[in-house]
Amino acid sequence: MKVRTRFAPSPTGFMHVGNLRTALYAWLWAKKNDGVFMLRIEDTDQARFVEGAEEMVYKTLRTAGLVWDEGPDIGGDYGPYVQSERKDMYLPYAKQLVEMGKAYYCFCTKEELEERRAAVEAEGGTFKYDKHCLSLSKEEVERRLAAGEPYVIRQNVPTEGVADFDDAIFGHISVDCAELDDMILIKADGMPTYNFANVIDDHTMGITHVLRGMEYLSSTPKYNLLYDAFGWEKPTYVHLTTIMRDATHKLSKRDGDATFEDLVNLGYLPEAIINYLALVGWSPGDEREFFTLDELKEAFSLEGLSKSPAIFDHNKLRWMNAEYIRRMDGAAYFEKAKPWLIKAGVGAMAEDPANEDIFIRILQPRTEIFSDIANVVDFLAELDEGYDTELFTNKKSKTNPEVSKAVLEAVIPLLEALPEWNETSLHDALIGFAAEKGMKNGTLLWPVRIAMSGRTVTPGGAIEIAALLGREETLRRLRLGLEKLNHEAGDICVG
RNA sequence: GCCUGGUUGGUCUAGUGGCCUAGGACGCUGCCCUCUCACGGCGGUAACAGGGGUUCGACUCCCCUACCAGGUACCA
Repeated sequence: MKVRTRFAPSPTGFMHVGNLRTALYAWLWAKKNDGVFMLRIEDTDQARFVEGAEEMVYKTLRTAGLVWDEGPDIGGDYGPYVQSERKDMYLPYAKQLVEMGKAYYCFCTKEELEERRAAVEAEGGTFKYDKHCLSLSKEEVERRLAAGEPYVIRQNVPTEGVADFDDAIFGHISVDCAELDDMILIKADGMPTYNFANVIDDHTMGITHVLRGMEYLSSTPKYNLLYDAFGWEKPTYVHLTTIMRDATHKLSKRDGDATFEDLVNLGYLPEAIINYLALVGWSPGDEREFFTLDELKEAFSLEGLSKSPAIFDHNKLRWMNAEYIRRMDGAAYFEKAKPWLIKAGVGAMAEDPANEDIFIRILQPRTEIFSDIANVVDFLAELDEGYDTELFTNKKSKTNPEVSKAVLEAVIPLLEALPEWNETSLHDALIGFAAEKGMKNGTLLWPVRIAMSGRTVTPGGAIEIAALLGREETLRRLRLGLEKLNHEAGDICVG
């Protein structure tokens, strides 16, 4: 039988990474088996409908590369793919269950139930619907229905015996029917509950493997009572563990955890996010860690899925993203980096073709996520002239304000006289000068770099920075540095 | 509370009774490279939740305890 999986989000907000991972695994399993990956929107709770949420699902799945074969936007043989549009399909099935005695009409109001629930819980008990309406006579039910009284349809769970099923990850799960509540199948507004719609949809849409969150594990035995009642074949269940923020809280948008979109906006590469996510709760069984979607498709297996929840490690994601960036082709990296360079105020510099190679060399190994770029190159756009001359002192380079002053005094005319301004000429002049004077390269280059950047840590060295800044700006900054040093020396004399 | 699961270093994990004096990766860290910071190279650090069994032998099987999560909605 052809494998068919589905991703069935409810359009209630953003796509957090846990959801995305569920979609990824469902996609992988379908694709690995040359099957069909289907998208279904579960909007049975109209009170929670969020405008635009459906679009967000599409957008996320697309940028993640998880293309669906059937869905609301593209259709398919099992449509419609939006639950609210399938509304009329559910009631007949529910009625069928009523006829079989596996379900019944219930006229208890929400308010009544809440009252009873509160009363039981106040005494420390667990409320369970008492099958009150199950004892209603057929005639009374007919009469109240005819009178237009609001009703729900509840599942009639046996009071004895066990309900069970086999999960691909957790094995055999069984629970006493006595523990189970008569869940509502059809709500008073005529919509099915998630529980019921799922059973009907998964069956009528030919789903063979249900991959979904752990939160459904303990209620799945109850669903299977329904499958049994209809005589339907059950799908293979694969309950996925939750992705946690820390040991006790799961990842959630509400608590400020990053969504997929947030991560992309921060400069994470979708491929890196997907790669990382695949490894949160799944292991290929060997020691590989880098996978393209195609490679994941090959390697994916249900056996590699973990039984315990996993904490989302931003650190490792960051590392993996950096690793992806370093492996990029230089030109591709530059294309990606450009918008961030423009944002950082060095757009003009980045436009100069002569600078592309320099930017790639100094930035690519230093970029972990693209949003890092701004803070790394901002000094190129504008020098913070108030920097402390203490920066000129560096023990390892054997520099201090005095040495630096001498260096700048010598370097300024040297560079003024340079016939050409590029990395090669700068390198030859500067390194040549140091060699000629018998100085350590560091002793010469340290003060130059400090004067050009006003900071001790910079991407690249003095030569690359000078090349980027250009002759005029480089000399302006060097003169300013010298001035600061002179000023300080003066102060010391006077004082 | 009750029910259902889970528990290998700080984190993600490998491990399905002897291959484990527990492997890999992130992190942290030492050294090297070096005009700074990165990158890169070579090292280091750190774990089987606790207690009982079963067995010649338990990380692996069983039981109990602890802790964590999920469920216990006319939410999904």
